Amino acid sequence: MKEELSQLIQQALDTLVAEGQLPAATRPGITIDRTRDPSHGDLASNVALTLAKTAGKNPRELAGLICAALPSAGFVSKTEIAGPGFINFFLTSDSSQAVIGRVLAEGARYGCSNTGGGRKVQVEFVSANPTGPLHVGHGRGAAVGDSLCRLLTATGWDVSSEFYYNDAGAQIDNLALSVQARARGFTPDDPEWPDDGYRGNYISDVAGAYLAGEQIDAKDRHVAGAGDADNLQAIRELAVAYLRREQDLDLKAFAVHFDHYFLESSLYDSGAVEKAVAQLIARGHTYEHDGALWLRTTDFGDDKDRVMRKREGGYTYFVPDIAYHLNKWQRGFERVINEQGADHHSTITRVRAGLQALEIGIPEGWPDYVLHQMVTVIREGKEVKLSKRAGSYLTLRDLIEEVGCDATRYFLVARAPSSQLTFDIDLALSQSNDNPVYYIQYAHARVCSVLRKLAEHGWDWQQERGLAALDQLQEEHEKALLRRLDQYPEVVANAAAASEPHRVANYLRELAGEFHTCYNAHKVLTEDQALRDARLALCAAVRQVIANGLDLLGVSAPEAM
RNA sequence: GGGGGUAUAGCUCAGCUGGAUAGAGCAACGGCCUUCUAAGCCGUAGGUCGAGGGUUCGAGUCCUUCUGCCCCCGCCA
Repeated sequence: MKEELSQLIQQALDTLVAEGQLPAATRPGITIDRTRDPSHGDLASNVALTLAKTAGKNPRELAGLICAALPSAGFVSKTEIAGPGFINFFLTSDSSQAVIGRVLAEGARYGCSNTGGGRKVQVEFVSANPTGPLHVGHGRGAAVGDSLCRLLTATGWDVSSEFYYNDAGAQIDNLALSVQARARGFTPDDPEWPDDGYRGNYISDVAGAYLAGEQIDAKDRHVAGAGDADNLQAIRELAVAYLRREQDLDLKAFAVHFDHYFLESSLYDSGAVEKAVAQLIARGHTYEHDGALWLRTTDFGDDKDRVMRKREGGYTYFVPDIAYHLNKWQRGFERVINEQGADHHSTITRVRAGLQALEIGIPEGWPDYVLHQMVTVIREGKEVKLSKRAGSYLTLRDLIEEVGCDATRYFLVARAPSSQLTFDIDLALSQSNDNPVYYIQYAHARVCSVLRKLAEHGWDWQQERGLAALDQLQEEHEKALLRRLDQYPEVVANAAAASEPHRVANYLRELAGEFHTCYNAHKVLTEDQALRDARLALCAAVRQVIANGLDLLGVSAPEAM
């Protein structure tokens, strides 16, 4: 509709140019916006304002000329010039009400589009080290990343979700040493405790399982505890399997699914790391200094060069990262989005620099990143410091068990990723009934309830009859809902384009609020059949859009509460 | 010192990529259940959009300077 309107305006401008009322060179980008205030109509254009200067006319006069030259359109009932020179368009009732037919016809597909055109995109998120259970920060990454996948799927992308599994490197050695120390009966406060060892209580659980010879079955590995506290390699294998299993359970409880798990160790096994290093050397972007091998990342926008191979021989973490992203590129992902915590921000420049230095035609800004800011957890008014090493720990699973999966996901996805998030446990616990997610779910359940109640009155509802009676919807509350429903596809498209799932959450809150208002003001199950049929159609459409939106957030839409 | 993020109601946060009178939820106060679920609705109160400058018809939104807070700047990941 915006498209058609903007074409009509363009025709009007052409007419004015032909008549000599406007200079010929004016070719503005015509923008049509939704109005915020219903008294301003449904759609508005600022074209007269943007054009006034070059036209040498005052905006209101110009708006009048444009309106006069505007071809008539079936879906516009009235145009008005308002404020400093806006042209407001009022839609006919028919065209406003038509959204209900679209929602009911498209069902779960309403709001979907095909901007992705079936192109491949990979979304990598969570990618937590297997050195402890997932915490709230990982939860935010999981909620945002998973919702992003759903948004991209809804906008026509061929999405592949991936978890990079960091099962090699120094932090795994540290994990093994920590478990070994526990197996030997030491505690973090003993002098024998390894420097920077992981102090959390879960390390004891791992050690206990190892000593007891427990069988650990994770998704991709099955290991039995060897029981020998001197066998560091066996400890390492059990510990990784144990924590992998824990993370599997965390993600399952959070209803987050990954298409692929990618093992860092596979990059070493396959020789991909060595190959990438050789390529970087061959391209002449490296040098030896102080016994280490350096990558000249300053050639690609970094503020200093970075060590690739340490003096003692091992690679720094960003080298396998480069090999990993090279692998993504080779798998054909022309678009990759990495969702990570903002504390990993500094890796972006390095990874991109490394990929440029390979000189194989990877675009400069590849891959994309979505960074979420830190999550602060508050309990009893005080900040809970989260530190794996210190052992002060609030796991994601604790939170899910206490607050519920739906509420936890909603809280973590309902804010802009770029905004710091305060998760108040007491609020989430003690006032769980006031969680905004229930407000939205309740709107969905209410519609379901009305439809159940219908039968008790001995009435029925048929979609065709409802659609035929839509002209009954004349209340302002109903019109507001129609406008809101019509907006949904744009919200989805914009949320996907901006990688900001929270926009869907905000929208749903608005929609649910307007529904509750309308529901309280106007009885759905009235004796007047035509009115009843029309309102039921509206309710059914609201229910559908809430269900669609909640699904994008990974939150359930219950039929009763 | 350098880079990134951020600053909007007492608190937690929105603000649709520059539009018309800045919004919601908690918290406070006052109303609405013999009627489709009160996990709801209606009303009152609450603001120098951190500060200064700039861009233009128009700025919470864009550019700049400053200030506060968060995160990075490792031969840790």
